[in-house]
Amino acid sequence: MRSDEELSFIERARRRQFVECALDSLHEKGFAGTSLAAVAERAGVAKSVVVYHFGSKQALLEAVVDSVYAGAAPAVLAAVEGAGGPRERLLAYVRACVLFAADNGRALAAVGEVFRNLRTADGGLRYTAADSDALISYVEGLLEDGQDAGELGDFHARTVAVMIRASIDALPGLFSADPDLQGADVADRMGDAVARMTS
Amino acid sequence: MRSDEELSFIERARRRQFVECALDSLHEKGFAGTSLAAVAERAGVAKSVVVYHFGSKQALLEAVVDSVYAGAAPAVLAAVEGAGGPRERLLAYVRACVLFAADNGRALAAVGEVFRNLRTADGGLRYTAADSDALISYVEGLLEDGQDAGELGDFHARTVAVMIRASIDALPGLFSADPDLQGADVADRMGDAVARMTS
Amino acid sequence: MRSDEELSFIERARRRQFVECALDSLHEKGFAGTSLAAVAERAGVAKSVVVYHFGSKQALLEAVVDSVYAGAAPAVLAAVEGAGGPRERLLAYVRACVLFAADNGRALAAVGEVFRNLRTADGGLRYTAADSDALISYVEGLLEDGQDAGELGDFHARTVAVMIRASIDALPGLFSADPDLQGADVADRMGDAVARMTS
Amino acid sequence: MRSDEELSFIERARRRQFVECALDSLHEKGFAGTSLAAVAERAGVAKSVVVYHFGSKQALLEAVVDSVYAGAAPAVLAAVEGAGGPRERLLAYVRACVLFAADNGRALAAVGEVFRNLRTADGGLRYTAADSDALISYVEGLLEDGQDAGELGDFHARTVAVMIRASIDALPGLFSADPDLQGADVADRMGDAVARMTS
DNA sequence: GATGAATGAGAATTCATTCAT
DNA sequence: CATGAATGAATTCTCATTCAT
Repeated sequence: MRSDEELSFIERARRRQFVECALDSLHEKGFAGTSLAAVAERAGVAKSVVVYHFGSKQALLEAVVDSVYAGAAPAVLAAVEGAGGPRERLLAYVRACVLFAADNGRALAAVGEVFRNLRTADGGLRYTAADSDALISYVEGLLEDGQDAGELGDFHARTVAVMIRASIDALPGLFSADPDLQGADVADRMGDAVARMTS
Repeated sequence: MRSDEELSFIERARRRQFVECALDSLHEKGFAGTSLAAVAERAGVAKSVVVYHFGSKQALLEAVVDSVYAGAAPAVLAAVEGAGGPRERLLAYVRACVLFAADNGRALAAVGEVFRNLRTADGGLRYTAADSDALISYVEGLLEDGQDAGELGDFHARTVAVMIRASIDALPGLFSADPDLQGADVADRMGDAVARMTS
Repeated sequence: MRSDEELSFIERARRRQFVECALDSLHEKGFAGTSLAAVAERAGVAKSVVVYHFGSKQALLEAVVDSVYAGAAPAVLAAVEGAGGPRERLLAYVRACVLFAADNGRALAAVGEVFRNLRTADGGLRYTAADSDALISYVEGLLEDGQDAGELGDFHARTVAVMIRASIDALPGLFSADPDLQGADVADRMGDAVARMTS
Repeated sequence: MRSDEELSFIERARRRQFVECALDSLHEKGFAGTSLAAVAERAGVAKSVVVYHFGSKQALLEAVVDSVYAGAAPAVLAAVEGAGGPRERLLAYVRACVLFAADNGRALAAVGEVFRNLRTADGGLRYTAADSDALISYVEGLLEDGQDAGELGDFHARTVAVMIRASIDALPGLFSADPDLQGADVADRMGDAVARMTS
């Protein structure tokens, strides 16, 4: 519907509230359990209010995805930018992803639900392989930079990129399975594993 | 409903047919697109026939999971058993998983849909963290065996096990994204990466 | 959905019943007042039963149109075929239409509602100008035959055809406004008017 | 709400604007497609503004009907008044109606939508047979005047009046089906047909 | 074994209307 | 005057399940 800048402060707050409720529902009840009625109930409003603010369920779920990515991307990119050489940039990327996942497991799990299940009216997936491909390719780029610079070993960059992204995507499950797990510890261990794999 | 041994030959064939149809539908239309009506249509029978044979939709989907695992487990276990030392066993495991995924991407994708989406009547996931935990722990065991035997390096076994399993679970998407990909090539590359990571 | 011949006797009877209920509702409550719920209530069944038998509301309403036309067309065409020359055929057509309308005002009114209001998913009218054009053109053909044969005067055939069809379409309103009106009388009077107009 | 005289100039202009938008929507999207939201969007205001000015959707649609009739009636009546004898008055009426329809097809189509579909809260039609009866009776009066004066033939006046009104009501469809059609030509042809029918 | 029929709960969405500001 | 927000009823449609035959 309307672009973000046109929205009033109040409107933005309301949307944020519903996005939050949708996020909770996605996390607890999964994609199928996240009906407009479920979201509305969490927010304590009528179903039609949610539709009023987003226009459709699809738009609400896309807003969920956008809101999480809007939070994740800057943190991760900042960490990468701040790192020294290619090798350090790769490890900074992994570390930043792990730390973000440690603090935002709920949000990432919710986004995963939407990614895997949201379909457009024509029956196709809303978020396709191309979307996750972009993430893989970014990592692949980091790896190739390191290889070109001679800092990383001779491995198949795309395969390793796939493995790294798969590992990152598995983090929400890891953290939710063991709530005592410390993000910093996991970051150390996963960083170590990535370092070994790419040396 | 009835346990497997009580079923007649015809009955088993009928169930296999419906499981196959459900599998196709899960792969093509996803979890939400796989209604009993959709499965029945693929099989050319009435919805009620499917219910008759499985008792419920949930039972049908559990049968899908079971049937795929019944095919995968022996192949993988046989490969592991046939390998020499701990390190070889680990690599044989990875290799067998990759080769199985190369040939059974459709089935694994279907099982993934069920795993991530099937929920019991109370709203909880039918397949919980405990289920995937078993797979992780198996890999963790292989890793620890290798470390105990001095064949593998000093890394955090559970973390690496999680990464290996996550990489394996990502294989269906990898193969479906690029149909030209050769299983043996991927097995080599991923085996190489695992070898590096665990040395 | 399925073509007419594949339907069982029972199924056809059920469909006829729902078509009849829809027809009543269209007549009494108009197009907007004819929801699936309204039709189902008249039939004493759940809404979903109606959907079960027709697949969609659109299909139900198309069945209403078809059923009325299936009744009207043979009667009218038979009358036309049975008449002598072109002039007699035209008058037989008008007469047959009036008599049919006298007995089937309710049905024709219902069809009119559907014709004017039913829209397809894309927002366009389901029954377009082309559909009523066919009826007009048929009358135009009768008129031209008469003119070619020298039995009818020199008038603008299409304009007169439009007027005749418009007059016929107005019949349901005429009969429902005055229930004492006799079909035969109206047929005589309208036949007389058409005869004058075309001499 | 308030009667027409109490309205300020600005208020009347606002109402005219919304009536115009409703008219466009009725013409393009039909009765069902003409929601308050649709009208408001065309006017570039919020739904509630429309309600504010008319009090209800029903009042808006009645205003549409009134506005069109306010434009049509004077033109037609003036033409009739200006004609010589009864026969000329009848033909002047037909001619004026055709010419008005040629220039105002959109408006007449819109009014037709409202006439046929607008229903009061109790489910009954807002505009009943009585409303169209008035129009028919007016024509019937013209015909009877002509018969009494010996200028017109011996036909059933009411029946012919119904046919003439039906023909006039069909004009919007005629003109919209063929945009090249000239009002004057149609007026000639329909006038000719009416003359024949009433001689 | 198999099936057509029926059901009721629940899905997303639309809409006229109300109201506080 | 104008409006954004909210509401609840109603809409079509989907679906897993039950049941009599």
